[in-house]
Amino acid sequence: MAVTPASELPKNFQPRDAEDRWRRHWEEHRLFHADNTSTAPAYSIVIPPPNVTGVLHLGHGLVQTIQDVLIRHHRMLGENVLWVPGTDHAGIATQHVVVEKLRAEGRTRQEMGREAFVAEVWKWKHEYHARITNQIKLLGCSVDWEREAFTLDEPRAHAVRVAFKMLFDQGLVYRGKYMVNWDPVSLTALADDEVEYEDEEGTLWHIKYPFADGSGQFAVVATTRPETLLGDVAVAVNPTDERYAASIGQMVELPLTGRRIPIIADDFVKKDFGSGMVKITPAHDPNDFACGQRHGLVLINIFTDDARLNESAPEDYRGLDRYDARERIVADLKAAGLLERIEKHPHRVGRGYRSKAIVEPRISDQWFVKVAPLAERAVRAVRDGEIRIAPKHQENTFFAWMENLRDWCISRQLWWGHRIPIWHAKDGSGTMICWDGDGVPPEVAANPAAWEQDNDVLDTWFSSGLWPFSTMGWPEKTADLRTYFPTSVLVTGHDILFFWVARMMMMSYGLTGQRPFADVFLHGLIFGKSYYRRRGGDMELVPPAERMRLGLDEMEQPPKDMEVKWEKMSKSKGNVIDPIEMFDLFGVDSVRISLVAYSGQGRTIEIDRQRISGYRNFINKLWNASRFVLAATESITPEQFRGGILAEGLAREDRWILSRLSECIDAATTALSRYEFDQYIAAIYRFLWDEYCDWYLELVKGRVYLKDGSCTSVAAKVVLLSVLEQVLRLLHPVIPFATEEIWHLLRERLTGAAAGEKVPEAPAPAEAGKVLGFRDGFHGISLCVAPWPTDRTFRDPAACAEIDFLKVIIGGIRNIRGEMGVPLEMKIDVLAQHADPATRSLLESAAPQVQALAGVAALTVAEHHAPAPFASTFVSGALTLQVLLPAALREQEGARLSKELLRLRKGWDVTSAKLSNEKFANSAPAPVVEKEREKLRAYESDMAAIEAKLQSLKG
RNA sequence: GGGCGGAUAGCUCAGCCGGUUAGAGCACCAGCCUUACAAGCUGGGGGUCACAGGUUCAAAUCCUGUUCCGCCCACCA
Repeated sequence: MAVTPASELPKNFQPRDAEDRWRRHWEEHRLFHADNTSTAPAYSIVIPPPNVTGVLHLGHGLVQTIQDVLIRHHRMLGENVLWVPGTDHAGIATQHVVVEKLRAEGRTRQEMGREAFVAEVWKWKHEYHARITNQIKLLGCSVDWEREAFTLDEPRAHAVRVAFKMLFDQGLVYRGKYMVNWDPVSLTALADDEVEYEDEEGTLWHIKYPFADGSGQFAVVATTRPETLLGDVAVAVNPTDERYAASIGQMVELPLTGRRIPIIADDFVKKDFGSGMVKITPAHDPNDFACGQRHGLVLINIFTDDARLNESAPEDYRGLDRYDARERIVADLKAAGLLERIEKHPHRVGRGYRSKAIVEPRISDQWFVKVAPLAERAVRAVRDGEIRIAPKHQENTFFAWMENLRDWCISRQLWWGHRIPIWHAKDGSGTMICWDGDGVPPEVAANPAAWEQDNDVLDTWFSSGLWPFSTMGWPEKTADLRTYFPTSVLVTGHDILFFWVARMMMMSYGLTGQRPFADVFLHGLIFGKSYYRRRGGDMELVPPAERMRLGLDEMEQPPKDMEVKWEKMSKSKGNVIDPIEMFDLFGVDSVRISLVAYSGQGRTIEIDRQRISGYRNFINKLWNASRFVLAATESITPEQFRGGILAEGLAREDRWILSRLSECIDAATTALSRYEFDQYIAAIYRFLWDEYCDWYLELVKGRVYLKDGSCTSVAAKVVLLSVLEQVLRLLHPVIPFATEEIWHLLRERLTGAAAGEKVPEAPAPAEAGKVLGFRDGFHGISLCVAPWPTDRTFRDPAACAEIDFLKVIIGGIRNIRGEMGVPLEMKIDVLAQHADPATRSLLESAAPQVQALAGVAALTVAEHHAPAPFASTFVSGALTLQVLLPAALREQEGARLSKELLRLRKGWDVTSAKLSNEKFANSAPAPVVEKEREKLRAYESDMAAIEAKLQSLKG
């Protein structure tokens, strides 16, 4: 590729073309492939595997970009970096999608049979797998695709079986009867955290159970689920409840069933709720189950799998759906005069997170992991700092949760997943074989008819719990496992701290004895803008279609009758931002940097397209600064540049920008090491835009335009290039495409090498002392593998002070221009006076820059100037500027000075009040007091000067 | 009910191991197509840092309480 002349580069950065080109370049050169024989310090991350049939959303964009920033940063630090990609089979979610698809085709999984259904899901998986992985590639993630894993592929299946058997043999996996959240639509048990609760307006029925002694008295119980009374086995009261002390041990008639049940005493009953009497249905309520266990009560399951009444119910009700049964039962109770009253009762209803069906608490045989011993180890790891959680406050949430865990139900009545590696003897003896090998255990092979494999599959989180080491080849002792495990950091949303992060910790300690990762970084959740219209007192969501029709997303402010609310993104709210669409509009880099810049720790991330376009502008700024630098430095030879920055020829602005660059490198590096991504971006953003572009480029233009090849001109160009090249390296982790594009333009220019070609490392500084640090990174074939800038300590306070002074002067003149409305084409003369000769010579030497930046015709510097006939005055300490202006502006100048005086007086008041407080002078540290005195003096002299000017204006 | 977090400019946020006239981006106003950039440049307006107390010479920053908002966990039969 020939070197493109800077004049031919487009005025705006074109992301699309650059993205494709560099993605290919990285792939061709296998830059993201990890070498497990490397001796460099290892740095590894496993990706939180997205659902294999999922579609990329901004949440993925965020979590993947954060990881990519870390990975790219550490790769540039020269570490042995591995980022493992992969996808999750996502049991319920995926099965649900395929079931729905089949339903649309008029088919059901039951009629297909297990094998055919699972084959169908695999087909589906293959089809959609490419979609999500391509989207991760689009994002520019520097993962090692040669190590891609899937939670249900053969190596992971092997790991799952081995893990299950290890836990089984240790007695940490067991089978038991347990109250589970039964989803009657998905026909599976759900883990507690797969149930979503919502407040709903329910009904509380107060039902009378007649005492069996024929006294005509009733025990009144209240329930939100009257149909469950068919499974009641007792009525409970609190043992300290005096009202019912005499009833304990008596029997009551259970309506509609002809059964008699006892009244028992149990602490869990609240005396002040309802009548203080509770019906006990151990098979259909968690509390009742626990109570039943305590009292040795029987379990009566009254439901079928799809929540119809079963044969345990009286004949009249059998086969009825639970809600039809409810109506019938309520009606029958009413008819029997056993319904005392009905009241409205707000309560929380649990629904399956996929099917949205109301879950039915139910007793069934399930597999469990005994978590107590595993949790204890994980908690200790966090307490001892063996695993660090950022942000820190999440640790408390973690502890609170870990310390009251129930055993983890790991069986799911699904077909899509890791089938439980247990074979049951069909003889009813309860004999089980746990087998972690391929195929079937030998006993089963010998006599297949006598055995039956457990029908259930494992909870998805069981296999993802092994992810940090199953991806490395565990249980085999692979080179990857030795080199990259434990991993360095786990990045994920705080919403799955418990689902996933805690389980990885437990599994890792339980199975490998090691921590799964050293750090956990939990990012916030992404919120989008929803629009609501005020309707009377209510707020009504503006539906997505209307939102689009009105073009609300393009508006700066919502229409008057609407309000914006930031909410978790969801399709139905219409507040979803599609990352792919954003890629098209603004480029991948803009999306990446926006997400990372807003990912302040531990909160929601509220994002809309205006933010993204703001960062697109930033990238464009970088692009245009680069165009300028390329054009301005065409005369620079590779030798001149690669020799490093010579102290000779450096001007004060060069030393200043290098000093500021060094501080920026330090700030960016520190921020990254602390996961403070917003700080990382802010530091570079500020530096590039506010210092490099706004000041440095402008300050050196004069020297750059010198065509004489002088030492000062060369120095300016070398510094321009060097600073830009290092900024590109600093920004590369977050905007890899744009920086790679520009970096190669520079590299070709300055080394003559094409993108894939290697070049020698920049020569080491020949004359120490005459050459500053800041060597270039062009010896790599890609910015991905260029070294991270290391010059963090170069400081030049004198140059910084001088530039700050020039900024004050230029700012002062510009302020006058702006306030007085002097147009830029009108060049003005300025008289500067300063008592200090050194400052005067600084001013004289900087005169061309002041003239250029402030639109000044002549800058005359003297120890003292006589007052001009008319001038606008700027005062700062020993400096006075008179900006010569037409006398017509006299009145305006008066107003301007009065405003300035007011501002100064406000400052003076505050400072003088502080100083006149004796206690302040006595107690505050001397430097603080001295600083205040200094401030006061400055106010006073500035005020005096301005007052004098005001007087002379009047006179 | 328990826990965690938040309240700073119109919006989104930074500052918070106490000490500048409280900052940024976007939005707003005025003027500029100044040969890197109008996706830009220059200037400007805008905040009693939720409220009430307290500690301190000094509080956006530390402590207590109140109000409101968000999230997580448990759960009311």
